[in-house]
Amino acid sequence: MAYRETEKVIARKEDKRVRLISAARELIAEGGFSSVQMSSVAAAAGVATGTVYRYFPSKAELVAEVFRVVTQWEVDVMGQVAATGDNPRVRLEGAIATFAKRALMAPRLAYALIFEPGDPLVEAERIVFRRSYARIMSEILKDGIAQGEFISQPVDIVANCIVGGFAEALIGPLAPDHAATQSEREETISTIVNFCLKAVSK
Amino acid sequence: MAYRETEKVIARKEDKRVRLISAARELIAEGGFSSVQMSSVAAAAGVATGTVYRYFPSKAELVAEVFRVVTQWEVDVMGQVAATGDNPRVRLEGAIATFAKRALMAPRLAYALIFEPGDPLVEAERIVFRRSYARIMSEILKDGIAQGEFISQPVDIVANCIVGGFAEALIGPLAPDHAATQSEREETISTIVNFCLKAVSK
DNA sequence: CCATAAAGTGAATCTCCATTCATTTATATA
DNA sequence: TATATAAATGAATGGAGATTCACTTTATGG
Repeated sequence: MAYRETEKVIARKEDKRVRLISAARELIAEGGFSSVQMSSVAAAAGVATGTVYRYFPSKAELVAEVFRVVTQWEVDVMGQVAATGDNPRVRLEGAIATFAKRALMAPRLAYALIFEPGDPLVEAERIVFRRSYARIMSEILKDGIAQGEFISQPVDIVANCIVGGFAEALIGPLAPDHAATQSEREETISTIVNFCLKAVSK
Repeated sequence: MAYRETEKVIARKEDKRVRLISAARELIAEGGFSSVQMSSVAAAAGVATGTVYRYFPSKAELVAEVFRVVTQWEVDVMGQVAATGDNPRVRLEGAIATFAKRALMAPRLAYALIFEPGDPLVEAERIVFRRSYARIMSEILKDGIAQGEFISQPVDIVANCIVGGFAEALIGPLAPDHAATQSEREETISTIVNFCLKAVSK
């Protein structure tokens, strides 16, 4: 036997895989899905174009994997925050504030994940992602209704209204440039929170 | 002089132009911007591919023109409804119901116009379109605040929340299939209306 | 019917990328 | 060091689709 995969090689491959995903994520964060070109991803990761295909069978799979990795992380973070504390109002506020803080770090990326159509593999992941967000919101709403804090409404529909509302107000085409001032950002976030709380409260 | 453009020719050209725009709109309504191919547009309009270029200098201009025509019409309709009546609650409800009725006729088209990224010409039109919607909402909100019906809030931000919320709930990726049942559709619309009214009311 | 000008045509061209693959380089064991 | 195997390379290939243009058809007025 003259060759076997060693730890070192496995680690280096894993590292390269991560680099490729990061490079692709960075490109999406700059210009959405259409900015992802296999040659650009390769260049950004410091490898040759062909190498990308040793890690991902196609561009569609690469983009879907980026989508999966990024959204799973976001859902985990949001889930943690939304499960913290007993008061559903506080939890709702926390969820929105968390989304805001994170989405505004990379608004174009957030927009792509939430709204930008992509190939079928991406669309399938999007459904998973969106359902996760909707689930988190619905849980808060259900608890709030059970505790008598929130008015009884169809939680699935209301969850969509809330997610759509804050996403639009934060990263939609008319959203103010949040790179600008801290105070403007805070006004936006608190207005959104108040809007949502008022809409669901008893 | 052996040739001059006659009424007949002008009319036929205008008709062809309209056909091309309709064909392109139809394609967007089926699969979004990426479904627009110059050869498909030509085929759908019953002309040769080259003919499209006698009416529009490029695909980008054609799509932008479709965007302009469709959204101007939608904004006009919405503006009419939103200006009808004195009671801001009724006007808000009317605006949302109108959007719902129209968007659900062609959900994929509505999604493209509102959310789907496109080339720079389209993005420029989108800003115009979205500002028009936001303006209509803001007017209702301002009147409501002035009349003491609505709570005082930053109307621009709230307008975005409302537009994002109802768009998401009606045509977002998790929106129920409204081709299904009339009653489900009505439940969705009334839930959204209640949500928005509650959020803005005093 | 003829001459002129525009409208219409669609195959050929051009561009952009995803994907492939013959070749080179690196790693592991004997 | 020599051999075996895998990883990496990047130029070449292939396909999709936007755009062009030499040619054909249609309309107009004399």
